[in-house]
Amino acid sequence: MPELPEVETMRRGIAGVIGSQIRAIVRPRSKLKPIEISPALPRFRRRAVGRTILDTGRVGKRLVLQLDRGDAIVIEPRMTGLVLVADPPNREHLRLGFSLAGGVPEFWFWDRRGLGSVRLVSADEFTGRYGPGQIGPDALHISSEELAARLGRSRREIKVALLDQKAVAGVGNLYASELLHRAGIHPRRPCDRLHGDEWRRLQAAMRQVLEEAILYEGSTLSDGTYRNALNHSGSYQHQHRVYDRAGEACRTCDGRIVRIVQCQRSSFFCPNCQPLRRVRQAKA
DNA sequence: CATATGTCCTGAGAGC
DNA sequence: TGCTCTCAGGACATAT
Repeated sequence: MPELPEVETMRRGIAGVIGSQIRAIVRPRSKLKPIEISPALPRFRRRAVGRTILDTGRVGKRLVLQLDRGDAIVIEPRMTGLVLVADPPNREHLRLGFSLAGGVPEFWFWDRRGLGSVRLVSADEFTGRYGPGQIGPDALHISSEELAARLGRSRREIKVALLDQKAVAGVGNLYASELLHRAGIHPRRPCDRLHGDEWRRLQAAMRQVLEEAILYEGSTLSDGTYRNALNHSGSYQHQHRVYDRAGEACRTCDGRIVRIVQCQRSSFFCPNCQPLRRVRQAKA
């Protein structure tokens, strides 16, 4: 489930490739269904080999390798994709290898479930697919005013709306629960019933939780899938307040964490820290 | 237009 | 032990 902190950790983990020229693109033979590579591999190779990686970036949950001449390679890990410079968890799920000139180690896209994708796009295609019209502002940098402007008239429940990448980019199922707990907001609160102080709390909690999770190099859940570029586990899972903790004690109060389902996805919250009705602060 | 639902994929774990 | 079933949740296509 790589979300913003995990993809940002991947990006930092492959910073060493900046300035290198791509020498070859390798797809290991496999009996698994191949991941989506676009354009198809022969054309992908012709356009990528010999090109220089000028920079790395991130658009929400996607990793970007900026090439010369305006092209970019966009890696979308989705559920179980990883970018690795070290030995992978196994070899069966290696999907695409990038070998580099100049003695720089190769790096790999590894994906157990194979829902991820790798695309090479022109500058125009990049804007069309990943520009402001398609993907909302980054969750780390959005202001509370913009967050409120983009979601405040929606009738959706706030937990569901936070997953909408057109509204705000980078928040996924895990961090949505965590940041709502930090903000003290119930996941079922309709967006259009949230008040100004709550949007401010939400934005602050979002930035704090995501920044902390980056410092801890993301969350590796019990299935162990997520690893950083060196194939090491993240450690933010030890800081989780609610995610995957149903029935356990809240670490902030005496309450018990509850699991509910919203849009076929699990949400976790503390009914005590996150009341369904807004609690008005008493005036001083 | 906004919102809701179904689909893709693999492997882990439960139940028998 | 080995089978079947359910579940996990990214983004997107399609339906309402």
